[in-house]
Amino acid sequence: MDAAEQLFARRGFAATTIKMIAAESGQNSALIYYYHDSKAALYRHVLERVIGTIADGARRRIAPGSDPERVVRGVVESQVAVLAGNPHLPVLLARELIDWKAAHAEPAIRHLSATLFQELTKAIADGQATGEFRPDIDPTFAAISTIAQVGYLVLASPIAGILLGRGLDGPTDGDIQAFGQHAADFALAALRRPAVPATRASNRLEETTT
Amino acid sequence: MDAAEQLFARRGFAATTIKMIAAESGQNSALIYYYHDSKAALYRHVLERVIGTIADGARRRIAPGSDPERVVRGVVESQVAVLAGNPHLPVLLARELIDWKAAHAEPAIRHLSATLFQELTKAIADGQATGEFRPDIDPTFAAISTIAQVGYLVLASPIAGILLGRGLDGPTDGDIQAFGQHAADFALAALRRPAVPATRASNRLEETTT
DNA sequence: GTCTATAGGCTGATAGAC
DNA sequence: GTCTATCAGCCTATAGAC
Repeated sequence: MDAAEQLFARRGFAATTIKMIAAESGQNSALIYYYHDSKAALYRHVLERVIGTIADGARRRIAPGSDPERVVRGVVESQVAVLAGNPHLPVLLARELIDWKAAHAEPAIRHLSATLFQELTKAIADGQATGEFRPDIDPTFAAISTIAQVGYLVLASPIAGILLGRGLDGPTDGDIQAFGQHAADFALAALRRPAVPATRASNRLEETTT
Repeated sequence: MDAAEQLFARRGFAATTIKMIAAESGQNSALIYYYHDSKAALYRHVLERVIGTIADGARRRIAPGSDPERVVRGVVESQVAVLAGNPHLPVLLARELIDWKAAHAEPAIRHLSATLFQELTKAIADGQATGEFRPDIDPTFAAISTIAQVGYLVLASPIAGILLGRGLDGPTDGDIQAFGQHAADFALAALRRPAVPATRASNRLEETTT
């Protein structure tokens, strides 16, 4: 499974052969068919295992019910932590997105969407309700913008690498950590209601929203 | 070439066969080898053609030297326009990123980085110099956050589709247009210096930066 | 459970007629 | 330029010895 995960991530499903996996793991290729029905089944097993670690990591890191700002930071930090802890997770997930339109990952994505993402969206809406965040932003779009930053950095890692002067190998771990910090700050700077000078118009708005 | 572009985008390099391309384009498979040296060469030609359209689209849309806010909007709008105009561009590019670490696209990416991206970064730095933008954000990171939003929406399109309630087929064209508008607003909201109430401290800061 | 051997099919690429 | 025919090699998957 480890060998398969590595190879599927590095070369993709179609370009990885059963014999490669056997060689990489020092086993016989026929043995793989003793444990898995087919190459496709092996791939499903690998993917399910990897997705399990995302779900675990995400679940453990979000303290629900805390204030909006902490939720935003928590989500971005959990992205960074999960991605940093599983080196070929982003590649494997990216391949799944593109090769199968995430068909195998759909249940997991829907679950993350229904929990983590909804919580982020709700935190943003809550922040708007209390007047902490500006009201003129769609909470769903804002949540996507928030997670998109770190997501793009790892999905488009060769591009990000060039933009950061690191070359095609992509950002370093340090870059990702630093960018994660920035991403949370950036999202919160966009969300926070600007401290407008006290005019009548803004006062009226303040009263209706608090 | 059109058939090859479509198939390479839909199924990937390894999973696309020369005979598939021949069948799709109503030609003989041997004829492909008359025009292209190998499958890999055909892929390179397809990719070069596609990348040309990105470069063209980007070049035509950015008015250099305009004010920082216009540059930010222009970059995001050009992303949306190029992606909307070329349906399988994001998929093909995503596959190139992941299958070859963008090795074939490197010159184009470096060029876009040296022109478009540097211009965006410079516009942000300029905005900071004039006091229009807050100074406590790294311009390079801010530029990545800006382009990451629409980039993520199309690269992780099945995820974005689920988050937006559209399913695995991803966001609609309308979604991408609307999100592009939001993305520019979101980035500018993050960048703009908050209009702090006039205290002595903020006045002092104002005087040193303008 | 682990191995060897191999079937059966598809692939990229070429030779050569027209 | 376009076609048919075909090769040599690699692939997934299985049969069967141990």
